[in-house]
Amino acid sequence: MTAHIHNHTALTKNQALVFSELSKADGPLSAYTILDQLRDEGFRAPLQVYRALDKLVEFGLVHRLESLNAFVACSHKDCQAHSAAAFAICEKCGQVNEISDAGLDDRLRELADAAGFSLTRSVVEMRGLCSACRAAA
Amino acid sequence: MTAHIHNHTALTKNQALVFSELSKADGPLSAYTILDQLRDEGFRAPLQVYRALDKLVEFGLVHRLESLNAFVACSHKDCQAHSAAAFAICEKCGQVNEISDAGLDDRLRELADAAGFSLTRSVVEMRGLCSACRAAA
DNA sequence: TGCTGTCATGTTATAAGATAACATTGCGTT
DNA sequence: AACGCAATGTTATCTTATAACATGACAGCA
Repeated sequence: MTAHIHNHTALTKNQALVFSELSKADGPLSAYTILDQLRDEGFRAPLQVYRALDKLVEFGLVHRLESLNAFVACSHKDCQAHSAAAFAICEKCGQVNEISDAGLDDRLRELADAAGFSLTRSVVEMRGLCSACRAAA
Repeated sequence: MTAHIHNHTALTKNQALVFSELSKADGPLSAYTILDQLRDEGFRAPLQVYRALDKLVEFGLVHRLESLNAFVACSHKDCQAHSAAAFAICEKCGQVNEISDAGLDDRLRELADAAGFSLTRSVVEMRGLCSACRAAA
């Protein structure tokens, strides 16, 4: 079995700092929130955050939530060639649940194929109420 | 059969102008692009565009593409309770293909149900190359 | 007629998100 | 030492979106 290597190279200082903030957070963070939280560590400008985020996303360690303009740490503990992720975003508490589903991936690929579309990346974000907030309502 | 009414009330002047621009365009437009195109019609500020867009999206006449921060006219000609739309966005030519698929909707709803998530809206955007651009490559 | 509520509109300013352009530093290789 | 390269730092600017407040248009009604 072919290993899927995330940590091909170790993270740089800035990448590690940004990833650490995202890992600690219990929900998505905007680039500017991360920047503010890393002022003490010497961060001064947005680019320091965006550059780290670009790499982390490229490595698959972080996901960008397009409908929130925010970022979350990937919830997969270990290295794995996980399928394109879908996200359930609670509009009440902000919690995000990362979901991997082969059936969904298959359907998206079928739709793409049917349209002659060469699919490279899918954005799937569900909005609504998580089970906890729904129960509280 | 219950009628699904889009034009419950006619569009206001600004809404009609914004919708007209989006309908004429052959791809998604940003709010600021629309603003520039409507300067001649008297538009001066972003809010005039955003307010119109909010309503048009609410009416279902326009879709917002989250991964592009842009807007497209709904491709459905007539009134219909179309399912949540998915979009195939070509990264080469910028063309957007709106897709409605019950199978996809079902799968998303199943995933939501399985997680106890109360789904109100789905964002599905596929990125890649359209058939034309793929052929040209 | 004049009052009142409501919705659309107009205007200025500012917040929030993202990138361009360029300088500098650190480090391994030759 | 000299070079190349990737990461980092810094300033300025661009794009996207909204807050706050003022005005206008019009319908319903006393």
